[in-house]
Amino acid sequence: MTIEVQLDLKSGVPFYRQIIDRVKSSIATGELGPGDRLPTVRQLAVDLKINPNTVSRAYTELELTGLVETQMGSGTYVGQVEVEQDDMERRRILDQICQEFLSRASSHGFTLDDILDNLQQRKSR
Amino acid sequence: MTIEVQLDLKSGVPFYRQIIDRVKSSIATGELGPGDRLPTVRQLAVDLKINPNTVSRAYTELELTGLVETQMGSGTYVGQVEVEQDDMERRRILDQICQEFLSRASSHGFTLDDILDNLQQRKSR
Amino acid sequence: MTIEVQLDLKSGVPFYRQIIDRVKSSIATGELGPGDRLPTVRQLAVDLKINPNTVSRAYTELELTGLVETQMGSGTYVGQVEVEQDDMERRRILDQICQEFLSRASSHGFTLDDILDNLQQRKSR
Amino acid sequence: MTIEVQLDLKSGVPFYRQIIDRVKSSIATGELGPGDRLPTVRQLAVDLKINPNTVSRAYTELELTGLVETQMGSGTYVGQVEVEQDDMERRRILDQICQEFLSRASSHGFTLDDILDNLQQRKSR
DNA sequence: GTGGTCTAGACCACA
DNA sequence: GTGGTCTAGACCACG
Repeated sequence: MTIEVQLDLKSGVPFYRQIIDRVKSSIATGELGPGDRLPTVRQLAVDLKINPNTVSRAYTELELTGLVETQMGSGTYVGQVEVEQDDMERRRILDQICQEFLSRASSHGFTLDDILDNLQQRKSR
Repeated sequence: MTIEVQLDLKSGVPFYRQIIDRVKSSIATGELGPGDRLPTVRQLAVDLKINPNTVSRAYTELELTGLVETQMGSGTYVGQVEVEQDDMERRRILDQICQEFLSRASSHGFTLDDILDNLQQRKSR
Repeated sequence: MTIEVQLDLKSGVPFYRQIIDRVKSSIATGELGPGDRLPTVRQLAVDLKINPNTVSRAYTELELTGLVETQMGSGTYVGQVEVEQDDMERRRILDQICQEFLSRASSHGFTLDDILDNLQQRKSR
Repeated sequence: MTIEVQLDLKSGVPFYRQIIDRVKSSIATGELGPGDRLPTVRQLAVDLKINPNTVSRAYTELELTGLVETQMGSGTYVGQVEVEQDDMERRRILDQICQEFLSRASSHGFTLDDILDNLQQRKSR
């Protein structure tokens, strides 16, 4: 299983950032799990029609944050997710980022239902 | 009636683009209508704690697309032309912010299910 | 106060890594403190006679790890150091990295005294 | 008599360079003398869990500098020429590993004083 | 084949 | 002026 990445050329979001976001959200949805291999740097560069360095930069940042692991000469793989912290703290953080997210979405005129629809679709992929 | 803009400092989306998106969305949802006045460049720059040039750039781009009109010495106003934000555009934006949201949540070890639970609870409140 | 960086061309250690190490160790010795400004990307590139991208890469990684903060259009600054964890855990970690360090040094024929001399010199700088 | 090589996976120093440095140091300190046999390429590769090509490369470079001699089908031996590792070279290596050590410690929030305390204690033991 | 490092140089965002 | 993004292309380390 691997992922398909699509760049939004009009969004103004840096390509490498879009790749990072795509990988991270794939991990969140379970689309990618520990041990899964990411597309090779060169292959993804070809697919997206961008420079390999840009893909490499995205992968490097993902590795620095511990989400993926790189094996030289072999490829890049999703790392073991280590989740810790006490439950209360986790709930608080989740509440906070959800709140900020809703705030941002509503400033664009989206409702909670719009959001739930969008997220649900990602689940069934 | 005027709008309140909030910048997401961490999203990686350029400030001027966030401002543009915010104004566009406001017009699309009717929050802003023809003739409504936008905040002055200076005022918005102060509020957002960013460089006036950045606001200016956003306004300039909005003017180029005909969405707003600047009257020298008076201010910037929403144009008379009713511009419907097409569905594709709205969907693109929703997709983008949902993806960035998932990405951020994933960095904290949350899954899509964690998020859906949290958001569902807000719905029933 | 700023720092002086010297590259070891023969070591085989990547330039960007050497810069990172230099900044980090400067923070450890107190040579650099919170709020201190790092050399600009371009200036350091000129000083070291390397490409600005290489310096930029080092600074980017330092920012990702939270050690420095970048203010667009202004420069790069040493961040606030946040140290937490309980004392026992910290002692354990320090012991471990000291042990590994001594092991590596001794494999090169260096004694504890050699090391202490070298480190003491850094203190008086 | 042969030597034991330990790789520092996180230092960023290329494996082949670490091997070279290790051998050089061993010769300089007398740990290895003229005629002593180095581990075979294959054996060392297995021990270090790295690619034989990497070991081979290190040995090749050592041979080019005349420090070791390879006898086809027999093995690799420390050369007859007594090569003193000059002081500058030793100092460079010590500086490098001390800097990397400080860098790593700094990432964990430790200061030079923390380290000196820890090392001093080991001295009095 | 894989990823990693570095360069030269362009253009953008921001102060 | 500052840093950020991207490209094109070279060369290295490793499997």
